[in-house]
Amino acid sequence: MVMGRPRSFDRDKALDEAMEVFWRHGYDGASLAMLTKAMGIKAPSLYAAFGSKEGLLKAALDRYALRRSEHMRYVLAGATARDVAERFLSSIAESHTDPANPPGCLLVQGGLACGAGSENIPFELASRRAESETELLGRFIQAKADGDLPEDADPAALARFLSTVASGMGVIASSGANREALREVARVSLGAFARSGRD
Amino acid sequence: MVMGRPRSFDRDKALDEAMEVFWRHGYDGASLAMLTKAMGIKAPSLYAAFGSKEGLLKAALDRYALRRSEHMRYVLAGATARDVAERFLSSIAESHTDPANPPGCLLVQGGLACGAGSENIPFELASRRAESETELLGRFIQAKADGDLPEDADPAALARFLSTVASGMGVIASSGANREALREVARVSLGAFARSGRD
DNA sequence: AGACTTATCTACCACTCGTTATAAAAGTTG
DNA sequence: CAACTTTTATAACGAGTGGTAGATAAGTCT
Repeated sequence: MVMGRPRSFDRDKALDEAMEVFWRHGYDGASLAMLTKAMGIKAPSLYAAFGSKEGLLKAALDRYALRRSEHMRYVLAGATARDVAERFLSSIAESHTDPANPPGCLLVQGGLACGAGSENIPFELASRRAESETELLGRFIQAKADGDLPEDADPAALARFLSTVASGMGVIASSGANREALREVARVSLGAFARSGRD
Repeated sequence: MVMGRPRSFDRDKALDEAMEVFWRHGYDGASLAMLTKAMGIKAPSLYAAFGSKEGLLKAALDRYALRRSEHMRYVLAGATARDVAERFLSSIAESHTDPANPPGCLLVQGGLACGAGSENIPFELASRRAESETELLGRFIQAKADGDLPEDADPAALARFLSTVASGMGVIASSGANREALREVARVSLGAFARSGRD
């Protein structure tokens, strides 16, 4: 057991609150005042636990990745490539409009562009977005080996397409598109997917 | 002719520089210091000409819309709905990776989420994004009347799909996707588009 | 109990933010 | 030229930024 005064706040609970602030306001837009208020702690506690504002974001992103990994496990378990794509887009339509969270995707809302001193934040977010695309790619390569995708299909292009649509859904969700609208986008996107290897 | 001391800078030239700063750093990330330096003017001149930082952004957005309107005129002149979609996505693949500009789309990079005091910026950008979707919608309704789209096609869903893919392309372009990658996304998306009315 | 270790609080740091008052400069008009 | 109008540059405003000393509180260890 560790010595010293025990921390008086729940680290994960505090991270959830921080996550929501970053999600709603972006990295630059999320001030320390907002963050500490939402987390219910004072600045020195925050810095002791997470090192810096950027460290806090990364911790929140780790936690976000934890949530997403459950979704992705379900998605990748789809029987066919088409099934995987459908699960992927559907789960995004739901999660990006889940009233329990701010609309859209933290990895998009967090900050595509940042100010001086936060230049690496967009890179950080981009590399996290790339993770699920890589998972899809692996699954589609497998699907092709299974004969589940046609010979001339391009797994990388398909994975990138789905990842791009997912980011786009994040954008429109954050500007107010509702769940049904996202489902419609998913449906149209799947049409594109089915034809993928045939022209 | 107007009286008084004439302004010593070119308004449009200055707006182009401001546009680039907003594009690269987002609204919150673009500081007055960055903006005035890039524009080659001092703060009071900026405020005299544009009223506020937000006013400057809107003027830059107007100028951005001017550029885009030329593209959209070409896009909407496509002979068929499919042709329009192809022109739309192709022109975006090119413009979002034009080395003369920051990568991606100003309307996406500008700020999906903002801090306290800039809450209306995301709305402003969203409403500008909605404009081209509305133009596509009008064109697809026409296409349906022309018998160019099947009876059961949903023009609104198609327009939203294209608009969503465009936003997604903005996201991936801003994180380093190159022109060829965007073209591939456009190609796969068109496959989905062609099937749109058939399931 | 007392030594030790870590967390928390108050208060503050230097700095940057967007914005503006003031006055000098540069033109046009009579 | 002098009166007038507008833009320019200097310099500063109050508020807020991310981050941190220093002291105190709250635990565990011997």
